[in-house]
Amino acid sequence: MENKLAVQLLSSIAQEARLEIFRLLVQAGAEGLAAGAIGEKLKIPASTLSFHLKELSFAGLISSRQVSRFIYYSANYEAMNGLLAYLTENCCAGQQGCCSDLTCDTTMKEIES
Amino acid sequence: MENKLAVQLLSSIAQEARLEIFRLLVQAGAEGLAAGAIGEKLKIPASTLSFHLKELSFAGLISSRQVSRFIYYSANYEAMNGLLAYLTENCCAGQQGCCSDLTCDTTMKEIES
DNA sequence: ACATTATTTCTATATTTATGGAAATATAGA
DNA sequence: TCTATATTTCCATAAATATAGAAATAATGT
Repeated sequence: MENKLAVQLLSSIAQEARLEIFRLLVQAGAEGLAAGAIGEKLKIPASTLSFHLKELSFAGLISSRQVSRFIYYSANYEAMNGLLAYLTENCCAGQQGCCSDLTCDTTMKEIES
Repeated sequence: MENKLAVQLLSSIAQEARLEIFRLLVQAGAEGLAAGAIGEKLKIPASTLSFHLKELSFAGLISSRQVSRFIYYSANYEAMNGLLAYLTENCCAGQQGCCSDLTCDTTMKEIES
């Protein structure tokens, strides 16, 4: 992953409202949530929400699809994967005690169980 | 990890200059690098660099220690670990195909080899 | 075609963040 | 103490980002 793309992805979740939106969409799974439902749940005015959704979409972290009058947004796991991979490789690389300790121990336990 | 702390950590690296600084410090290892060396390598004016270093320090991603006239900065792996763990748990949680696929496959190969 | 509902775009404004020169501070050697 | 070097703080300014009401657009059912 390119440096600039990483910054774009990071910027898009480096904001409280957007991080919450993304977390909510991760929880919601593949089906996603309609914009209105997100706004209601997180108490964000429609236009502000729209701004943040556009931001996340532009970065590629979420996708949208229209279902009748609603627009459903859902999390893009691949994008987050890419970001995690970038951070693991570029911001920990070669440093044992960084990713190996925590990230992988955790995920390995999940796999084993 | 708290939501707000995650945003703070993310914000601190969601900026091209700061992400480069952090990557450089990760490469530099435990010894770290003096402010001047960082500025020279990345072509960042002293005052601007100082601003970014303060930002990273405040978030807890880097630490500094004085060595004679120089101030050496070094990466805080634990903080990055914490962030990766947060993202893995909160932004992928339960979604197979997210962290398990990429992050852990990668780190597992590193461990096996 | 019209009314209703969902969402976005437009617009203005407020707030935060970034940049870098100049001056101030700190450390150390002569 | 004087000088040189490293770094930070101060300051003004520029640029980017966030907020939300009002108007516009889009989709649906009647």
